[in-house]
Amino acid sequence: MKRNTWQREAVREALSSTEGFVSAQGLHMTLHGAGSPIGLATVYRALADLASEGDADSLQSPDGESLYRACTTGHHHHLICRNCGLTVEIEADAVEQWAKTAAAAHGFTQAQHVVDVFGLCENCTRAAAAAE
Amino acid sequence: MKRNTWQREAVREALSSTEGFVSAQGLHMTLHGAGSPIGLATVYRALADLASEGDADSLQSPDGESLYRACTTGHHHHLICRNCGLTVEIEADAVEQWAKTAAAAHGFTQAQHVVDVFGLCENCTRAAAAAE
DNA sequence: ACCCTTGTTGATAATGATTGTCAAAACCCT
DNA sequence: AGGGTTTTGACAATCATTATCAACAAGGGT
Ligand SMILES: [Zn+2]
Ligand SMILES: [Zn+2]
Ligand SMILES: [Zn+2]
Ligand SMILES: [Zn+2]
Repeated sequence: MKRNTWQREAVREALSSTEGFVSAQGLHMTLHGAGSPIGLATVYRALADLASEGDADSLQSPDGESLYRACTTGHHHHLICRNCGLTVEIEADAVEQWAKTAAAAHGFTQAQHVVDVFGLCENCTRAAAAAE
Repeated sequence: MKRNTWQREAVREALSSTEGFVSAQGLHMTLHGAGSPIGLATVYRALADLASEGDADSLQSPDGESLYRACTTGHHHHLICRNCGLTVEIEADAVEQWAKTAAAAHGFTQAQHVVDVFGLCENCTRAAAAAE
């Protein structure tokens, strides 16, 4: 049976009140900064649980860290600013269908997909142009 | 100036003669098995170079390892068996268009995308079912 | 062919994220 | 409240990757 602890709630709330993706380490630091004595291993476990229950979205940063984000609802993908971390959720029914059929067409089962777009958001694009 | 060493060639060839994606560690083991005394750090460096020169394709496995593959030509995506590493290249014009328009619609520039499908290939699916 | 400058190698240590351990603490049902 | 069971958290262990740095070798000039 799955029990309710203040730790899990703390992680869930810290995650929801975070804009964009965070690493487990990052969330742990945030929580500590707010005075919580929660342990690092617990943050890892809570995030893994949230992700496997579909309450959190996870992806791997380009340098191999696992990043998490509170999942609003349903399955979706992300448009991420590689400079400031701003994240926009994007729907992609077409992509879902494509992934499913592409996997099936080659006999693959238990298909999961990684679909994310990285770029520079409007602000960062302007900033980059100005710094030119 | 960039020099030519047998090590770099060895990595390039080992990579080309590999079906699917390999990790640096995996390639190093392969080379050792073939009698090469090449060092692990060198394999990492060579793969990173190949990737940055566009001669190799790199992606991150779901558990955070960096995987490499000899890059054939052109832009494409992959259907990867998470058990045996078998890789199938898949084209996806629809996805390319979607990625482009989704980024533009939110003011993002310099968009790149990560689109990969992981699953169990036909053989591994059968094997998994048999082991049940 | 020889030398010299400089990029490259590789054994090993260091890093850093993530996971395993396990006794103590917390939960929850009765 | 009591007790079986789950969860926690400090700490050790793992594991991929990167940094070190002295020894080495490629290749341009002589
Ligand atoms: Zn931005
Ligand atoms: Zn999807
Ligand atoms: Zn397979
Ligand atoms: Zn593409």
